[in-house]
Amino acid sequence: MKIFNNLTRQLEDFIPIHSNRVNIYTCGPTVYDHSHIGHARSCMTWDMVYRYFKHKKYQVTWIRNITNIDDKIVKRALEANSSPDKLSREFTYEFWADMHALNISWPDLEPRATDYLIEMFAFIQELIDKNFAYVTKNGDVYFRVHKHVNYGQLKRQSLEQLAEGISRVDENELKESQLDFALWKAFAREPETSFNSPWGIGRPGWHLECSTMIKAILNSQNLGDTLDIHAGGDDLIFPHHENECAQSECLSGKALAKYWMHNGMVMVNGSKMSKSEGNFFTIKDLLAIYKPNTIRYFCLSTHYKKQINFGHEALEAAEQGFDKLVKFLETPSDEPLNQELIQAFENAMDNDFNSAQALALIFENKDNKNIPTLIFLLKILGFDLNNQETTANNEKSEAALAQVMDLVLDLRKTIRENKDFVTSDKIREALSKAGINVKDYRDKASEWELN
RNA sequence: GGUGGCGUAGCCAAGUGGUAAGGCAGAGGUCUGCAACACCUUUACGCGUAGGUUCAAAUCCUAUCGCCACCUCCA
Repeated sequence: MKIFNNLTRQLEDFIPIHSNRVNIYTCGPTVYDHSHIGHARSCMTWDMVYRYFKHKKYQVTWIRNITNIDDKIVKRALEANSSPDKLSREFTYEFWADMHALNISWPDLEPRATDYLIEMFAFIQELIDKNFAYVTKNGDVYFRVHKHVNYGQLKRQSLEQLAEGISRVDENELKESQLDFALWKAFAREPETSFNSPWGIGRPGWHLECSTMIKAILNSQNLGDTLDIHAGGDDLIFPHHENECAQSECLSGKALAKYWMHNGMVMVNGSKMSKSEGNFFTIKDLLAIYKPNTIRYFCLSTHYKKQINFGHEALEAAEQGFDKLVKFLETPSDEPLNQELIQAFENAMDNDFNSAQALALIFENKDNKNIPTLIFLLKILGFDLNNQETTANNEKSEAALAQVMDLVLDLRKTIRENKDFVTSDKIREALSKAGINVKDYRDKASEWELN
């Protein structure tokens, strides 16, 4: 297998650190709102990767964190007269529901930031002891970026170049360098929104949780300090992943991850969908209109690294195409699996998870009529062929039923007026068997209800 | 300003040196009382533009234009 490693910017042979084991950590959501289609794209990508590793018989552990403490969570919680813990749990459940609806696998581990505070304290203290971090007079703890020789390795920029970009940001006089980032932020506005630490009341810096949880999980299984794969959205490369690298590498002296993978951003009308722009759709919005398989097909028919433009025209086309394929696959067949096709599929997927090419192969091989093989391959990609429903389907079918019943009763009215009671009774009985009660009246139009 | 990415048919999208996959839409046909569905056939002398290297370039090099992202919370 070959993977494009964003650290080296090269396509590399994938060789796990521990024989057949693959440890992959992907950055999960900050849970303070409903998940959007950017999360869907990202989770869909790593689900596809996870499933493919499993198909290739690797012993894979997928870790995806939940960020459940953060300024935005605190802000929302206070607005909603809730608490950060309660609010973040509420949206964690929503996130899980969305993931489940999209048929995205459950990660093997799903650590939450606030469950690792003790480990974070130890992490920070060790960095302070090793002179990589310093405490300010107000109780912040910052990481000394200049002490890390490789800082900028992911972003591919020197400290000077990075400093140029940061010059627009508000000056923070507590920092030794404006590039330094917070490991711990003094914060005590509301007691329930902050935590006690050796450096006073506050909350952890965003980057710290990933580094800490990765260390804790790997160490607990005697897997050293280096992940096989660390992944996340393109927008996390800097500063998030860069800072994770810095913290972890300074602490352990080892690389944080062997391979770095990043998925492309979701665009809406040609510009990036983002919270600050407010131009985002939630997963629930999408599931009301499109089937889960449509969304999966849409996501996987573009290579994971590329930006993807969400638009109704494109999703419509995806739905048309995939529905047709699903219909074709309903034909019963007991042909043996076509190993040649499976090999071609694997060749595509082995090349940095080229799911677009893999899907094209499936369509192309409809001609071979080997339905079991096509279903086998679609399952590897995570399609659930038994679920072709949208969440709005119930409403749709209710509306359709109402219209059909209007029509039936109207036709039957004519039949009764013509005194063809044999036919009209036949209709009423058939409807009754279908669970629909028809009520005829002497003085008004017939009515119906479900029983 | 710095850094990275992208530009392939009406739309989406593979292809990274060997003569343009696939999907949607469109066109023609089979089927049908007529449709719809399904199925069959078909749709880029050209891969942003201009040069160059090569027997051979969408693929490599140079220049150029356009779009996007990151450097601020983000998947």
